[in-house]
Amino acid sequence: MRRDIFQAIADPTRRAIIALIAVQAMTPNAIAEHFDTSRQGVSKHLRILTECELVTQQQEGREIYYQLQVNKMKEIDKWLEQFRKIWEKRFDQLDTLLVKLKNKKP
Amino acid sequence: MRRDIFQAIADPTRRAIIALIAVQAMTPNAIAEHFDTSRQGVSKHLRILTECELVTQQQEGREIYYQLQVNKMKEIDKWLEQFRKIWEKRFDQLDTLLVKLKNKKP
DNA sequence: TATATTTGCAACCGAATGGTTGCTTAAATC
DNA sequence: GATTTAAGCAACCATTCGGTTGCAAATATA
Repeated sequence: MRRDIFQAIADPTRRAIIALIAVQAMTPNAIAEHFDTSRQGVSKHLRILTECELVTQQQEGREIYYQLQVNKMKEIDKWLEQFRKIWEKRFDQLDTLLVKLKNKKP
Repeated sequence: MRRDIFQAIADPTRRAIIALIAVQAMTPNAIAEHFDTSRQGVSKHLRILTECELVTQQQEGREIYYQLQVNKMKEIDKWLEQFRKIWEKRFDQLDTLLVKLKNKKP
């Protein structure tokens, strides 16, 4: 049972859940209302998100509010960093080329 | 057969392949040498990466070089954008709080 | 031309995934 | 105290996934 953040965001429903509770913490029932799947289906997704610490629970009476740990998302950002350097370099090279072409004009 | 970039980066081997060919285009054989899996295993991953346009092929004789389309990675960056706003806001709020606490000192 | 090399494709297999239904537990309400 | 509501847990099921082996096609080399 692999359980990392990249596997967590692989599923489109899970991404939608993440976006939903990013705004404000919600209960499983409230979340399920936004989707076609059953409450249990949503609960399964929430368990996966909880296991990789993307989401935390907060009990309030018999309701459990699920909250996004937005800081965890930075892990993706961190992984992207290596490629960001590359795509910016590529862009710079293109930019340099364009400048060169411009300067050649009489 | 879902095939989007988020599913593509879900697998750790695929992430490693992406990082590998980000530096320079490589053939399946050359890539496979870096991993425990067979060449066919790597080829399967490359097919998935190609299907979601993260990678393009370039034939050179009987060899096929696989190249990362680093621009495609921006899609992840774009998705992250919405959360980046949130985590920066949260940080600002924390920052404001800290400043307030500091100013309360006599 | 015969042989070796590089690759893709198809079939197969065990494990994981996403979803369902049914049940239990615990809190709120009557 | 009985009933309703919110939620977790377990079992099940079809599909997908990651990996393998075997084979065919195409290019390079002897």
